[in-house]
Amino acid sequence: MTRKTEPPRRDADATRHTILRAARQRFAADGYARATIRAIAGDAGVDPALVIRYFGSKELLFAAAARFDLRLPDLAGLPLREASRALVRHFLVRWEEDDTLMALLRVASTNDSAVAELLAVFSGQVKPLVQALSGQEGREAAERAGLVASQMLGLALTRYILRLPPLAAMDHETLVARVSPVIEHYLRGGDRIA
Amino acid sequence: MTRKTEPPRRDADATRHTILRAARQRFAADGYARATIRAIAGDAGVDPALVIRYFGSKELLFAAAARFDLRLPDLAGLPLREASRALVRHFLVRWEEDDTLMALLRVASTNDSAVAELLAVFSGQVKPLVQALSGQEGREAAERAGLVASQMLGLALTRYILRLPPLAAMDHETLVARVSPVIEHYLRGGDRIA
DNA sequence: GTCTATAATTCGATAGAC
DNA sequence: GTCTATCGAATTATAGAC
Repeated sequence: MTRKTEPPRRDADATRHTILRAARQRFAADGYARATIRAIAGDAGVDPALVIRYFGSKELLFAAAARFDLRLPDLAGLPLREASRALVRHFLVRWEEDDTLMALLRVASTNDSAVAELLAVFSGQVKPLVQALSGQEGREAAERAGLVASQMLGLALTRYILRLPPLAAMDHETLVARVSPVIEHYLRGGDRIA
Repeated sequence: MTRKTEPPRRDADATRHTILRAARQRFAADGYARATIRAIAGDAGVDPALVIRYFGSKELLFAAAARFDLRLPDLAGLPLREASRALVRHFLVRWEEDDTLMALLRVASTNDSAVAELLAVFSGQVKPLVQALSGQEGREAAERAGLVASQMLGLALTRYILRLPPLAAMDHETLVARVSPVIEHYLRGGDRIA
């Protein structure tokens, strides 16, 4: 029935996904201001006006492109040492296979919606895992989760954005070996490293 | 002798410093793109054209405003535990008393000259201190210094830029107690925390 | 559903008067 | 040494044809 005369009917949903994909790449590579709608549309092979028509504004486009799921595995049963190693390794892999985290961290310096999404990932994904692993709740669990986030995001910042030479050159296993004891320390709590 | 007829002679050097001060604040608060020359000039109480005349371009203005000295104290003689505590405390104080680090970290996401300045601070100030404290040289010292930087910058990122609630709420002494064992761990090297 | 054309801002930078 | 006026470029966003 719904078959009137629709002239150039290409798949609208596929176009949306192509735009979102290009947007993530551009935001990740250039930050918010320098990632122009023109450039994003060019990468996606569509007209710039289409981008506005689909997403309303540049701000809304970013919000749509920067939704993120850490996809944390269930580590509830593991000893803290193994869980910490898995956590660092998972974070490195997840970062490198998906542009979204890079886009979020880059744009967070200038755009409040990126900050809000990062805070949501922290509260909804990182904090619950830390609660489960540490057996703590409330302020204590929140502080431990915050410290874990400070080290993981600091690692991403220095390795992938600043490209600090020694960190950019280290391989995954070396990083896991060096950093995971720190994560374990934060999960255990207290002031000493045991 | 040099006393021709100079009409509105206010102090040019003071004007330069006023502009630099306003620039640091704006870059720190808004990032590079949103910190417009017009806004900086407005804060400094001067004409926008003067800013260009004095510094040549926005890019050169940023370079001039974002020069940074960590002013690290000499910790060479201290035991690692005390040196680590002093390091974390000094970093927190230095961050909060000077807008320059905030400007550098914010702008680093989009501007290569900010990254270059941060890398220079790392190579010229952090790495030498880590060498002296750890007694290491070459790649080993560089990696340890890089890991120290990852935790310190991650702390700044999550506390001052993202304002992650638990981290933003913690006071200096609590942060020193929680984080300094990590710095000590990185300074000592190895994979375990002793 | 897609594209052309353009409106409406905003900003960096310049020229020149005072 | 400082300010007025403005240029030229780039951008987001809209209106409307096809």
